[in-house]
Amino acid sequence: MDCSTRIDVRHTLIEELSTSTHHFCRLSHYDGGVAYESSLVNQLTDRLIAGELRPGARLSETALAKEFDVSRNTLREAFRVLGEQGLVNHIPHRGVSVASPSTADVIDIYRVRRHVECSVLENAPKNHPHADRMREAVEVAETAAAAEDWLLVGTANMTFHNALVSLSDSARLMRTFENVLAELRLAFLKVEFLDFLHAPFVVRNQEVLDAYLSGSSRAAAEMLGTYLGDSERQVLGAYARAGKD
Amino acid sequence: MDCSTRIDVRHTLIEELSTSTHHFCRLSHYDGGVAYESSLVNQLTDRLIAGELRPGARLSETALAKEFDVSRNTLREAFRVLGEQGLVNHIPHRGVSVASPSTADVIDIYRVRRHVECSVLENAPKNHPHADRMREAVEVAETAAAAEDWLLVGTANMTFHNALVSLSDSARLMRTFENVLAELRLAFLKVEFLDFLHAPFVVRNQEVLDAYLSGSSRAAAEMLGTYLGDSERQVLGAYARAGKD
DNA sequence: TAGCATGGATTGTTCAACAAGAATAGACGT
DNA sequence: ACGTCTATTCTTGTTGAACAATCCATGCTA
Repeated sequence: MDCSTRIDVRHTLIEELSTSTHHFCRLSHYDGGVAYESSLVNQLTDRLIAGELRPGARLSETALAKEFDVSRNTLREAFRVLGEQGLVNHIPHRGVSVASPSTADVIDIYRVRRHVECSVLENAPKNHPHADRMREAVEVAETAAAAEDWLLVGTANMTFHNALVSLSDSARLMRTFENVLAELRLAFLKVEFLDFLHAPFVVRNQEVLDAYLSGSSRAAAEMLGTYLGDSERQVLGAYARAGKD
Repeated sequence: MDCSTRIDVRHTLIEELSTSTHHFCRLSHYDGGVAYESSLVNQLTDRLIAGELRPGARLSETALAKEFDVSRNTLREAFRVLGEQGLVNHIPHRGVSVASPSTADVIDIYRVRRHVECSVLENAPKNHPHADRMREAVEVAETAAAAEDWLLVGTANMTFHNALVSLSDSARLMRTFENVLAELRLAFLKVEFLDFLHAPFVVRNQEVLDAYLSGSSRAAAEMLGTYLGDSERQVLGAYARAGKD
């Protein structure tokens, strides 16, 4: 998963939903191919999601500034953005560290997922254009699972759920959801979670999608609810086995 | 509505929900009575919500830095936080301006409100402790309406909906919702909205609460849904009358 | 009038410096 | 040995100045 791919997963859908210039900066704000401050945020996000900066790791301002070849002040601005997104934890006079979601955080994250995803799916219009993206994601996941490319399965799974939330046609809901999913990714990294654990859920994505497409949104939302409950249990189980909290 | 009151409305509930130290900085991060960087964010937020910095107004770095007696760099850090919260719009090389929600933004905000509030209410446990806060908010709103204190009615209304979302027991959902409500406040300010327009909704808050307390969460959620639809129409109508978009 | 150049203003970014709080190590006493 | 206190050291918080990059408005030219 190279950089551009990840950015695509995380930012493509929301761009299309954005009608006003409101969060223009946050989106792909390139000017003649040169990215501004958001470039630094994206670089940091990439490394966070890739697991190069492990959850809980302290991020030294001087060290990171040197590494990314920016000044401390510029880096601090990026830290504020990441802090607001929940990817890093900032404690005054103690610096920032990579967010290390606790058990309570995981539970909280899944609460958000249940409320947002289920509500969006239940109230989604009958033939939303983005349903195609969901189907595509399912297909990609299936072929990837057949080829045992678990990394691709994981990203396809993320794409599926992002596409699902995009059925709401709400840029803000998408943004919130993306931040939450990014946090969840850190939770995965924390317990050495491997992407192949996404595999059992490929078929359930399929089932949820079919239920929605057949017009029974309510049933689809309920299936998704139990789906998320199972997923949550799996993560919490991994936490317990790893002795994390 | 003085500063401490507003902070109370915006941050008290979420503090209680926050079990981990994750977003500790964002919360009331005081140390011996001295607030750090978040103090500046709070000051700016206060002035934004109070309407002293009108929606759409450009925020000059040098001018604001002098006004708040901080350096440009420190101010820029605060800008990044506010930008991520949606209160401020940042366009590279053109500076920051107070968010000025468009019609599309208002629609988007109400989409979030419907998904979040309705889902939370429908799935709220039967006797959630925070239901008391909802009742208190309703009572405050009623007495304030009788006294024709429309400002207080408006804040009580915000308190009601914040308390409602807190039924989810999710700190992240609360944070998102607070940001969205703050943005909606800017939309109100944009069209010279006066808080007395909240008044007709006092009784409907009461009805929604009663439905929930009587155990019919589904009915309560549906009432809330139509409630929000009416509220949205009201705001959009004001936008149309004011010729805004 | 349309297009273009120029100058002024603002933002983006860096650097060096110092203040302030936190963490570490060592001295001290029990 | 253990805990406590202090002093040193490190990191972060914040500032001011400086310069580059970009935008904007003005006026010029065709």
